[in-house]
Amino acid sequence: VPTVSQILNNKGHRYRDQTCKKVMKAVRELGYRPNSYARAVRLGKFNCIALVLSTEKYKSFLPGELLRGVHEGVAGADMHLTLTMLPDDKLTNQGFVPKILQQWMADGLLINYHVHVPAMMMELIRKNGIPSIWINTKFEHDCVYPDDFSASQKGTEKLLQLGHRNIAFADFGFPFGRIPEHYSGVDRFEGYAAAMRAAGLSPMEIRGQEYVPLSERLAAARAALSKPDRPTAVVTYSDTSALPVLHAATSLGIRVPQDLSILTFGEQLVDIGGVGITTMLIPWAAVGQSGSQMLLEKIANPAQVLKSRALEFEVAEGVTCSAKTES
Amino acid sequence: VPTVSQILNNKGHRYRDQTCKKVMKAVRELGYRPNSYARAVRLGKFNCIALVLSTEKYKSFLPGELLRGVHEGVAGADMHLTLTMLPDDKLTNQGFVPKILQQWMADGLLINYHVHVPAMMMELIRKNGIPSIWINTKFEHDCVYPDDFSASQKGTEKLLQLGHRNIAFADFGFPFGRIPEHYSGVDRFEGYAAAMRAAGLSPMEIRGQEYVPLSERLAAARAALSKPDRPTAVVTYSDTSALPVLHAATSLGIRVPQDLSILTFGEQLVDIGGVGITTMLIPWAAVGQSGSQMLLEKIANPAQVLKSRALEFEVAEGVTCSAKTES
DNA sequence: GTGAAAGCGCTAACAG
DNA sequence: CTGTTAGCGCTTTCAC
Repeated sequence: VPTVSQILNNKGHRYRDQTCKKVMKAVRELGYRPNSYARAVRLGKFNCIALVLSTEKYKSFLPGELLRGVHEGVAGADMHLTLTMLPDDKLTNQGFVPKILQQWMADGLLINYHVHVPAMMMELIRKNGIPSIWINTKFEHDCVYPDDFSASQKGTEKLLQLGHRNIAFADFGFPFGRIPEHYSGVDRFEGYAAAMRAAGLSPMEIRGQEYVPLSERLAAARAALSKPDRPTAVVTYSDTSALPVLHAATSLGIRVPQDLSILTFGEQLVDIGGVGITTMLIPWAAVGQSGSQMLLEKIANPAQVLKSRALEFEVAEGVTCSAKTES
Repeated sequence: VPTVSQILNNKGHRYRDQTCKKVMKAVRELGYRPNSYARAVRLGKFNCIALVLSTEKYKSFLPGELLRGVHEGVAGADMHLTLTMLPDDKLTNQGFVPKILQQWMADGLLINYHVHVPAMMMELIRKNGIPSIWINTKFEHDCVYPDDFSASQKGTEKLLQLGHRNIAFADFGFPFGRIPEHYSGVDRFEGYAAAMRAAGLSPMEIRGQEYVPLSERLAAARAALSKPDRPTAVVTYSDTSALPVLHAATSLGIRVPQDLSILTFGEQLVDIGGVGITTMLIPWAAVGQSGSQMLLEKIANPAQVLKSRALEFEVAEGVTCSAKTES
């Protein structure tokens, strides 16, 4: 028995070639597969990291690229990935402890919550002591997230360099005066605002008084673009704000990009009707990889506190940004 | 030690209340957590099902709802979910066996491949003998998928009932004469075609001679709608075909839905610019739940072969379908 | 080079 | 009611 173990784990240098071959043949014929759980028990670690999400539809977000990045990092270290969804509502109940924390089944947690995490959950995890990294949230430590602030700032600077002065920020998803739950809602605006102020200009927001439903965004965008001092460029929070702006412009006879430049954020360049909107690409794959990498470091040395990482965006050049033309 | 085991597993009826409390207190104070892997080894099963995807971007598709459905089914049976992505390219190499099959670490496989699976993979899995269910592919047995044929047929019938006779099917993603890799490309057309033929009409396809890139679809749709015998209703393969049709109509002065009805397929109702497109909703959550349910049955009784299940779509009513108006 | 023996953390069976 | 004993499948150590 131990001979087989040694050989299958590539520590078979010490055995005769003949023995190795005999073992391999038997393995094939019997269809033998080592039980990885028994191995884990013996070795004292699971070789498993758990990706934690919320069951709530809009609280956790798992784009394909993020998953791919995570899996790459995890598989690269010869570990496997477990995926678990926690019911947020139950989490607030005193006394409720999710299975993943109540049992011992992973070496570390990769927590992907984009809106604010129940305080109790953070407390549970802290008390539990299991190595954890947060993804797509903004904390001081042990956290990876896309650098929305910097991306927005740089994007706005580019528009400024193209000669635009009258640049607006549009986000129909969050009304005036309410603080967005996800940090990106804050940072994409603040990055834009910082660039504007640095250029001696004041930020200008296109929002609703309340959340604007998708079906009313076209009208809202038309209203904003019908004003006499309409912007010559718009930075939008996402495609669900960018597309209404684009369609509003088209329907008002405002040409894109000649009369109006549009810049947005998203996972990929959105191209509907032949107009690809220039997009700051959220670096999901990098977040996934960095996250798992950090977690592995933390598992190797659980005591250390890791500095959070903010990851750069790349730009997908569409056809919606150009230099300001003289009016 | 065994006392603790019994009590924690709710078989503690046989113990004194006092003992139970003492155990619980100690558990809390010491932060004791049972090792689920050791338990699994002892019990001879992993209590784990593995969700298998491809690493290839366009070969596996994991919408949030599907994941949620799978997780629900799995967690409901008190099992956990492991997620693994296989590199298709390596899979064709003779001799390559992925970790998930080479090791023993899950009770069953839920395989989510939407384009055709490498033959070698099917062979490997069959030889391996691990209980498996296929998701989002169309096989005779051990398989769950959305019933695209029936959905398309019923949708087309509804348009016929609304008085439309000149109904086209649009799919810019697949050109004439090429067989779509995913069955839905075939079935959505064939369901439409069956309904048309049953009404004594002949199917009419809007496609390109080659794959039509997103940026050229608007032009292609305009061309199709500019013909004298243009359709009064269009069934489209997906939103990436529906939106160009919608925009083409708008730009040509064809009113939707008065002059043109549009029906499409997708995960959710797409609403851009205030026009929600009537959409046949792919039942992802149900596929996930059914899939895990079937897999659990199969794990309980590995010998049986399960009949495949095709799941019904629901309709999200938008504003793009209405009765044919007299011209 | 090889295989017997010990032990990872757990649960089931059984004796006290 | 409780605790001792055995054994799940594996790896490591250590005689032979």
